[in-house]
Amino acid sequence: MAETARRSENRYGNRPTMKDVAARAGVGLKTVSRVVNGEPGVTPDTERRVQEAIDALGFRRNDSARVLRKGRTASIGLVLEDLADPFYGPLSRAVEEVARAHGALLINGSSAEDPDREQELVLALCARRVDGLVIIPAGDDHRYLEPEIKAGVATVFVDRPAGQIDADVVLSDSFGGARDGVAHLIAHGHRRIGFIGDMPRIHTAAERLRGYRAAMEDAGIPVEDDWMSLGVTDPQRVRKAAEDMLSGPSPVTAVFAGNNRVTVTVVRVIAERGRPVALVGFDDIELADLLEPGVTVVAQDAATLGRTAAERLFRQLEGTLITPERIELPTRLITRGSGELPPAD
Amino acid sequence: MAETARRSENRYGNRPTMKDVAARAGVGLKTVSRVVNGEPGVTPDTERRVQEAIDALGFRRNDSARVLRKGRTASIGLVLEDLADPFYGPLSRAVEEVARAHGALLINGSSAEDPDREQELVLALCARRVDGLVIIPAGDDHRYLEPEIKAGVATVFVDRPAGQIDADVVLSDSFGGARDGVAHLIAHGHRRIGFIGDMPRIHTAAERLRGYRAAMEDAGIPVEDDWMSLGVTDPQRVRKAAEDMLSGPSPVTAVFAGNNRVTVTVVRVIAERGRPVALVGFDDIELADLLEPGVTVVAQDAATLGRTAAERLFRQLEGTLITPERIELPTRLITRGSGELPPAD
DNA sequence: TAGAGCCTGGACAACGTTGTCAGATGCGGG
DNA sequence: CCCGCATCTGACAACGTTGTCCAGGCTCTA
Repeated sequence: MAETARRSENRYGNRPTMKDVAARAGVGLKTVSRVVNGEPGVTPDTERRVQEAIDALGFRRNDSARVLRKGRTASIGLVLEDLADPFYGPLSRAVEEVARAHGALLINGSSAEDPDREQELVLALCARRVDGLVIIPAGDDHRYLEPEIKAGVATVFVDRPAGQIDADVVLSDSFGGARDGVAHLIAHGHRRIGFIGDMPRIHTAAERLRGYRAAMEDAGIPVEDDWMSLGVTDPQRVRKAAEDMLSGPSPVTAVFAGNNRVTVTVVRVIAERGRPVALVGFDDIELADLLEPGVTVVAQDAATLGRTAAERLFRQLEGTLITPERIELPTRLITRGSGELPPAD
Repeated sequence: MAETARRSENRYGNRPTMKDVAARAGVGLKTVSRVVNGEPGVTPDTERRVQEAIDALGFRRNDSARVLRKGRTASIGLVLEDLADPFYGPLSRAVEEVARAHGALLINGSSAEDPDREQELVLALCARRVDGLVIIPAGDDHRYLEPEIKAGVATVFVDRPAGQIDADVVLSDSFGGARDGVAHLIAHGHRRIGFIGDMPRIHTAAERLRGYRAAMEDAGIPVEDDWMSLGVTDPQRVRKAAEDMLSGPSPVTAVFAGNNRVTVTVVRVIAERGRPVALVGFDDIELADLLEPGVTVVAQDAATLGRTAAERLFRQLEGTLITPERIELPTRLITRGSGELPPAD
């Protein structure tokens, strides 16, 4: 009776422990441990008795205690910007698949593009002693991670490089992709080309802007300030930026959109105006092929990005990797119509 | 020297513990614990000394040990079908936000619509002693969860009810939504209406089929077998099903698509054929408004679904909830053109 | 100035598991 | 018949933290 009372006061409801199983099976604690972990050295008869006790009590090993003893948690953390963004779904899923293949679980969190929140999340994950971290950084100073990395937390950055520290990073060729996309517009006769992108403090945004400038320079086209809109991200402001660009004193005849969200809004704005405007977007978007005209994009492969990063993470954990590396994945120009429209001058 | 060697052999690299901090600060172990947890009863001077030692050593509390002692992990598990599906991104994000507001982290895993994998995942999460579980079930027998729930793991099912056990569930009104969507087509003059949906063993699929049948029956329209395609999910087979329906001996003039993936494929098929076909889809899809015609959908709010479930989970954890409940969220018909097309007879 | 009461700090056990090591048992061979 | 060896089993410490409890020093009052 007293025993029952004690048990029901347990913090885990009243979960049986190995000790309980051992008592019921009439064996020692360690024997239960051996059965649970499939270790050798237990007679079939003993094993059966233990197994029966386990089933009867509904015992489930407490991995928290196990972690404390073994030091590895078999879990990795993924910090990204926003799980609701269609770009991160496939990436996250790819990381999860790799983790699963290595018997690890995935803890993930969204930074909401806030450096403080990123740090808070990362440190919370470190306190949980995740074995490794895949980070899509929001901030640009990751020195706070140095003690963690030194302590053995495997770390891979994705989509954007780490700031102020030397770490593995897997990213898309934003510069090359943007340059090719803009060059594609130039090849179709455009000279007045607009660029709408995110804040240049975000690495990918800066690289894509650089790609835009490079393509323009290669073609000997001087870029006018009105053609560029940087740091706008919410639909309303993107909309305004696009409208301004398309109706200013020297309106652009084509737009290069710096990411999927911008692309969607620009498509809307163009659709509302009668005149066709050429458009190339960075990142593929669903149903892009069904619009009229189809949306030409510079596609990056989110799943491959995630998979590559996760695989590298586990190679770090195996200890086969020493020096941080920068892996750049190529982008792919998918022509669907909007990028091949001639200037509507 | 020997000390250094011992430390560097630690499983966590060589992470300092509270003991190390205490030694360095020249105080007792418990005092460090007090400082780390902001507990009262430490003089400012002592606190400063401890804080310095913490910073100098780069100490970070080991939450695994903390969990073992306290019994609560401050983490919840989310098991869904596929994180890469655009429907689950916002749902997952919403759950994460609620978790964050309660100071908890989110571990999530994809079942890939495989009941065994779902169970494996759920039990792995239970072994980690997550405080609660949000589950989008793949299987239809969840008796394996009974001991866990009894042991105090809060559990909420989302999108589909639990099988064989009585548990909280938050879902969209699939039946009503589908019925309204089909009635909408009927109101626009259609009588030969096709239905393409997932396997009826999936609760939502069955409910939507039931809604379809109800609307047809309400209108006194007998349903022909050729008009229904059940259990197809991959694009190729959906495509074939749609084509058959549209070109059989008694071709349908309108299609009701049972979920977002089906809708996308059907939109493609319709776009490829010259003749317009009316379409209403379950689940909203991005850019649906920009297609020609816009795609009329029965929208459900994934974020609200996730938020509601997570809030209920935490109320369970607070102990204010006793009886499992079924919460049904309304759907919303969004007319954009495709559902208002007249029959093309 | 002694005693009561408060505040700070530390020793110790406990959480549930695994690694180490030694004891018990059984079996075969000398 | 006993010894040695192999096999199976269990006692115990340790992982890093937190809760309990007590000691010592201080202040305040009578």
